[in-house]
Amino acid sequence: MQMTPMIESFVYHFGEMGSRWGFNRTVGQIYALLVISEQPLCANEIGELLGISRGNVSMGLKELGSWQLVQVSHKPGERREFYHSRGSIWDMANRVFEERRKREMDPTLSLLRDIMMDEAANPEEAFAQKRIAEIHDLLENITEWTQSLQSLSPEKLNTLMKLGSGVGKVLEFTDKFLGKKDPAKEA
Amino acid sequence: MQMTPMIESFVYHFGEMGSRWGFNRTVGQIYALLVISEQPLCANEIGELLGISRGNVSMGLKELGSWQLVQVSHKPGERREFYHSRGSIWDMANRVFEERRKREMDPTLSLLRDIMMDEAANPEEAFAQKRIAEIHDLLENITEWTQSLQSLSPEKLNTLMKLGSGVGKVLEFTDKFLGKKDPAKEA
DNA sequence: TTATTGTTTCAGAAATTTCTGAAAGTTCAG
DNA sequence: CTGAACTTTCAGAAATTTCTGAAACAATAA
Repeated sequence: MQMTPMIESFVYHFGEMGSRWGFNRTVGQIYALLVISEQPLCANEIGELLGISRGNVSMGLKELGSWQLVQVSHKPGERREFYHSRGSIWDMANRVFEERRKREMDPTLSLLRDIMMDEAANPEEAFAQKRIAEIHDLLENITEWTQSLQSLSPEKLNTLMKLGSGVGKVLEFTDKFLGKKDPAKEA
Repeated sequence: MQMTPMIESFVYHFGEMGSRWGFNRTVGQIYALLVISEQPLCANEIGELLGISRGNVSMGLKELGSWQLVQVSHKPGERREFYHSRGSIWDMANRVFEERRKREMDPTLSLLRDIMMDEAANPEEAFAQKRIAEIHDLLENITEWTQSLQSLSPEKLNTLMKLGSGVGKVLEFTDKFLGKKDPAKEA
């Protein structure tokens, strides 16, 4: 593996975006490298290519491991470990969504639920609770929905995405055929 | 407005989640406060309730303004400005999605497009370009799709969300009736 | 105009996050 | 067991982000 200007710009960009995607610069760079490298890379090589310390590489790989985004492999007769990005592009996207849901939604949902259980001590709290319940319901809907989308096959998801806002048409169409089983009025 | 334990826990939680949602602690706290307060609050009151400096409040409100998440109002005969969260829960969610798309997706899409235009200088770059093209296409699909979802009415979106993975059934169903007009093959 | 009441800006302080590198840990061949 | 090759950990250093508070700015009333 060699750092060419093209590869550098990709890797560094992922480093910079990293923080927006929920991991730090190094983690982003390491991942970018593993994704575009045809061959698996060893920790040492990663450190050299990126100009970062060995310890930092180790921590970055650990983090990527917790996201289940890397695969470790071995070459026959070699002791060191080689790392590679794991799964298809769809798998990656799924992992990232899932991980972010865990970090960004779940803790909030759980807190909001707790607050909803409390008794409101005064009118201000009562108002707050109403707002909190609205937020909770919305987040819960989004969470459940994205989860169920993730269980669809990539092909179905693709169909759905290609529909775009045309999905509105499909819904009307569905409503007509299902008649009283209007899904919007259930739940 | 008074800080009760319930309100505190909500506000502080939003502060902590802030960084995961793309803004800093103070911004998260301020927003939480504005959302659950029935009355609009002035900058001073916000600072006092949260125990943060006046300057910090001003910067936080500016940031929220750039996200179009606050509304400024005035009381008759008062010179100072009162702030309030803006729009419905759906509007908020939309704003947050949109803002994040701008920050997290658009710059990456643009970089990937540029790289795809370049000539690959060697087989390594050729492989990298293939991966980059895959990523680009996926991100572009997701971006376009979420954009088109945002243009649906809250009611339609709700219907869609309630369908959950049942959307798979609807797609099959649609395919059958539309026959050759397979939506997956259009676009 | 000046005084008053408010908001914004921004340099430096404080807090937080990330990174380094040396030491400790692990694994395995001999 | 010992030593070589590799990985992980973690205390403190470096970099980055956030926050403060004083000064500058704005709007209005008198």
